[in-house]
Amino acid sequence: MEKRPTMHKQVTVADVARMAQVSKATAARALGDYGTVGAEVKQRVIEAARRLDYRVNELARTMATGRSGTIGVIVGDIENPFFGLAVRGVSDCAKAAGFDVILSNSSEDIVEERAAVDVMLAKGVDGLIVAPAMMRGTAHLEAVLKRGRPLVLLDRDVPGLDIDTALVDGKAATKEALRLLVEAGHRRIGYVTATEAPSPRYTGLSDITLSTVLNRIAGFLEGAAEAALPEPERYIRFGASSGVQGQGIIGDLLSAPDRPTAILASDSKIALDVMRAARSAGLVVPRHLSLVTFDDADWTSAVEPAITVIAQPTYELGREAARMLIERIQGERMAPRRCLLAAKIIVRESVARLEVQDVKHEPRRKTSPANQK
Amino acid sequence: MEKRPTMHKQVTVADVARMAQVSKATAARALGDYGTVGAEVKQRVIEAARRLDYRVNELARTMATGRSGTIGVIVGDIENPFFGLAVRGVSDCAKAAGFDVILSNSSEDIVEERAAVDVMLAKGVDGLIVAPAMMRGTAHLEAVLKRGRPLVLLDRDVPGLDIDTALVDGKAATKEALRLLVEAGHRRIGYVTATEAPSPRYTGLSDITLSTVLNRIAGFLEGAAEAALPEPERYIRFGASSGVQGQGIIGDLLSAPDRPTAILASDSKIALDVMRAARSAGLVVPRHLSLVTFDDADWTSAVEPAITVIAQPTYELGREAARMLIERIQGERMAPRRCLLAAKIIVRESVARLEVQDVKHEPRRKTSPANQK
DNA sequence: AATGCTTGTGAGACCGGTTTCACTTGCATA
DNA sequence: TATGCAAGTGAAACCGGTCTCACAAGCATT
Repeated sequence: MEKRPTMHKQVTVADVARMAQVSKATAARALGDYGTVGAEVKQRVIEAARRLDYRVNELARTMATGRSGTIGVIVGDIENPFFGLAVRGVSDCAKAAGFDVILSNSSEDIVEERAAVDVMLAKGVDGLIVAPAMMRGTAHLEAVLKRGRPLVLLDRDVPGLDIDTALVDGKAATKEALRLLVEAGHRRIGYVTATEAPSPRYTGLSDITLSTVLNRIAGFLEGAAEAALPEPERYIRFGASSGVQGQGIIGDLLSAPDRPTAILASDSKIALDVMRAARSAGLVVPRHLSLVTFDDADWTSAVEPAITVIAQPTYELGREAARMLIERIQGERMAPRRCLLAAKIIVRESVARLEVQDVKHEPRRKTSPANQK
Repeated sequence: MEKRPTMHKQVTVADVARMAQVSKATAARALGDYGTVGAEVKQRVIEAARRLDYRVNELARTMATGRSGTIGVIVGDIENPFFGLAVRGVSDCAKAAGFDVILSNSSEDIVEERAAVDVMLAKGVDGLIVAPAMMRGTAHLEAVLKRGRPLVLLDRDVPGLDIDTALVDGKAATKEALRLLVEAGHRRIGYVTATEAPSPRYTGLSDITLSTVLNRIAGFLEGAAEAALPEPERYIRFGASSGVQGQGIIGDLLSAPDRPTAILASDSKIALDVMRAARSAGLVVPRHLSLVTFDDADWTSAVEPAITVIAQPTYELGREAARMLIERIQGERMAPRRCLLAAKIIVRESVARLEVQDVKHEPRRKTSPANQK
């Protein structure tokens, strides 16, 4: 009669079957809602399960059926609001279809990504959604397919990997943003990204390891050529991740004598770093420096001045990736699809016409000479 | 000889054993690094596994051992940077100890939370970290313990649930922030939170369903009493979540004739909403309105003016929760602990002395009378 | 009355690991 | 020489479900 607090054993179908006085098979049928069970017996089993507080063991079910009802998502950085929103798109779509989502961070590191893929496969996910950290060295992704699990790429393309992919048209978006700046009279326009490259400077398209960056830079250069901007690649910067190093790269760019008059930031974190650097250089946005950034982060519309952004359909991106994956999981056979979503520019207040801008502004005007190095 | 592309079957220990010409048991021992295996045999098995590209099936292993090496985390809103950072604290700590993390959103809904708990238990997590959506109706959490799985509460307390908990001292932090504002001369100070309550107005501590909010409000009222502020509860607002409704609540608060001269925002999203509302009311921060917010979000230090914040040790909060949970999983027996971390105020530029502020400022000064309703 | 079909049920194999137990062998000890 | 012990190995049980198959009962058809 006494209740031991260390009753760790869980209730199984066998227990339920015993109480309902039926076989294990019948009890499982009644609870799992498959096969055929008599109405009266079914009632008895369900009642017994309720009394015992029975819960299925999903692991055992997965073992037996081969289906886990779980999809795995691997992104570079969950804290990045871009991926946060994309993951919500995935989750909402997956949940609606009865799937659970498990999430992993690769820290934009291909080794961690490989490990994460292994773990997820070992845990028996039905399919994977990956934002690959690199365009090359993706043998581990091919291995997923070879193991018979569907895979969908999120936001980033891998040339040569012919599978479903959900992408944003970054090339068109960048060209459009560039046109906006050019039409405002800007000729020296910077492009700043956190992605690492052999050098902080532009050294050629072939040194870029991420399709997103590649497309945007291509769009940037193409747009610059059409507008006949001189040496557009001079103002491209890589590796401007948060931290001292990234801050230095941006700071140097903004303090050069022929500094750009406008910056295109590749994500909202970079935009913040640009704003910090501008501030410590004594530059006011948009009076001395125009700014456009990828991603409509929440703060961009609340600050003064509100920031003009390239709003990517991030939530939809995740949703479409999940939709495609689930179709594959459910056995649809069809040619690989690529879902290319358009970004939209939201004009706010961070871009000024060049003739209004105070380009020759002396940096650190507010600081006294004594404080200047 | 031909390679069929639909070879979905995975390689098992039995396959490896066959190739290495040993029993399944011995192969498993060699691969799993347990029991005793002869050196030469072990080599042979490992070589066979390599040649077959064998990977363990974690599910089968979990079934057999009862340990999954996975901990579950359930938070209200992954997109909230607060939880994002806390989850990273959990992940880093868990990864270092060899655990995987699976993540779920409750959308601050107790029903979804219950479902998420069930799913995670069914998936066989070794333990759970939960930021409960409510202080009451937490039978599902007790059920976790009854099933023999350790549970740690993150950021939010549940009275009567005597288990390990990682908390921030919100009461002390709120009092300190309030003192900061009082010392700057403010007497009408608002507290705005996203948490839902029966009414947007303060109706008593017993109507608050979240321990975090309860502690902060208690600190707020206590500090206000010590400073002899008149009717401090008049400026408390609940349910100021993002969206039209929340915006309305904040807008009303700021447009009242005796509006507060300073606002304490309970998270960084609310702070943005306050800034939007202030802006559309024609109030400039901090000239017309001082602002302090919980959480040192990335944008708070980059904007103009930089925002004074209450920096919570969010990452550490997650890390400590994970540390405590893993100790329990590894069998430590000890009395429930509560880890109470201190928050720290970072003074920046969003608080002005009251005598400098332009309190009698006429709202919407910039708007022409024709545009006014 | 014999046949076929449908429905309900139970026994037992199966998923892919781990773990217990029994057994063999080699070597040291008494 | 007999005994004890440790190391190495294989057979089979086990985890908790699903699913196949065999079989029985009930009913309709011929």
